[in-house]
Amino acid sequence: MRYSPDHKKQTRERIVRAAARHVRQNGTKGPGIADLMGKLELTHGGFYKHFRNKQQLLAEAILQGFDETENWFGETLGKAEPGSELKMIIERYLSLQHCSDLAGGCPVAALSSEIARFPRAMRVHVDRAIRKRIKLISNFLPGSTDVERERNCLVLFSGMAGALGLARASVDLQLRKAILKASREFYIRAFCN
Amino acid sequence: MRYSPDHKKQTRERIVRAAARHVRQNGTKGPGIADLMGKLELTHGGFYKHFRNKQQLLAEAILQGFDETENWFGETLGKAEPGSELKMIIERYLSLQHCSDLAGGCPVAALSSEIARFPRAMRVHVDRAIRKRIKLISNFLPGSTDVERERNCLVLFSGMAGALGLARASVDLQLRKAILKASREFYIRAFCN
DNA sequence: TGTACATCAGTGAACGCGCGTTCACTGATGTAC
DNA sequence: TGTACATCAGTGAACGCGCGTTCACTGATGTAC
Repeated sequence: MRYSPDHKKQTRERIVRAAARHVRQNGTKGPGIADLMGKLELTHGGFYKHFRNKQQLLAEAILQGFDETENWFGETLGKAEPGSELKMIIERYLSLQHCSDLAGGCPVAALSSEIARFPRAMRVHVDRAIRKRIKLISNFLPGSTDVERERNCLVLFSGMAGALGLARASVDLQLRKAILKASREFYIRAFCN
Repeated sequence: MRYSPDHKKQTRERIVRAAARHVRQNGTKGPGIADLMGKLELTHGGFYKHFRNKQQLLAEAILQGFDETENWFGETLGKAEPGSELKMIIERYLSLQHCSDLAGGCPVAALSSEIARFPRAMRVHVDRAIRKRIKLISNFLPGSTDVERERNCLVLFSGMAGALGLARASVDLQLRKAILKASREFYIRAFCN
């Protein structure tokens, strides 16, 4: 059957968005294309009308994840009272809610150890996304030069991703909460004011 | 052919040690049992004389990884001049060498995002290993009570694992070094003296 | 306005490969006599 | 001391399943005439 002119584009975007969630939730190896297309009430065969292969989708899905998280940051920055932007971001990033929301959360926390094993071509895009994030946030960090602020930003984001990752690895809700709370308080003390 | 009395035990240990490296290097999904046994010049069929299934080996391999890292910490603590133990651990954990040595490094950094997707039964063991690490190291952290030192220890280790994870995800050697250096300096300043 | 044809997003059967798992077998050594 | 038998770590062919990928097909709509 034939569809409206931008129907294909819309379907493609639906696939990428769903894949961005699917990948963060399940990792890059688990049940894949058929599962994903099924969730969108499509069949696996049609996948190749949109993407060369799984690899290509993975790359786009991960960048989509970064975009979503960037928007998430942008929103938070916009809503925060001037002066408390960074505190808001730290609290949101290290919230129990973000911790529970693997599928909609930061791709660094959800996939870091897998990204390290990706082919170089994909990691180049990830590098770029990380630098973009640094540019977006580093102005809110303390430091007397750009370089110093960027360094602090690297420390903060890698540290928070690690905390989130460890919290998610833990089965014990008490330990999980302890990790999040301790990190929240620590990074706010270290980087806010 | 029949073997010396403890030959089987030795083979089993060789498999676990090799798997501990293999898993940190390649993740838990990639080329598996046949590959691993091949490296030990054994054939895949024999695997099931030692383990019920792959899952069981994975669990043991990850704990082996924790043990190795614990020893590594113990050694460092032993060799360090009194007062500089924590600094030594931070420098070693965030060294370029550790960053390059995925297979022999800390399993939290190498596998965190995969561990979160493991079955509960395995994560319980990981929790225990993490608590053990906290007990081992937290006395070297600042804080006026045990609870406070343990909190700081959680922050430090999750933060360092995140930094190592992000550094490994990056393709750009400059960025990688920047992440490691910034984090090293930051955590030493924050937690030493 | 009506008819024949082209288009192409999506379908679903089929294929191939890799990997975990099973199983009948091997054969060197230990044990019983 | 020699012979028959039992043991069991390790072998390698085979199986089954899941998943990525391919491909001939469908059928509603757009276009040409």
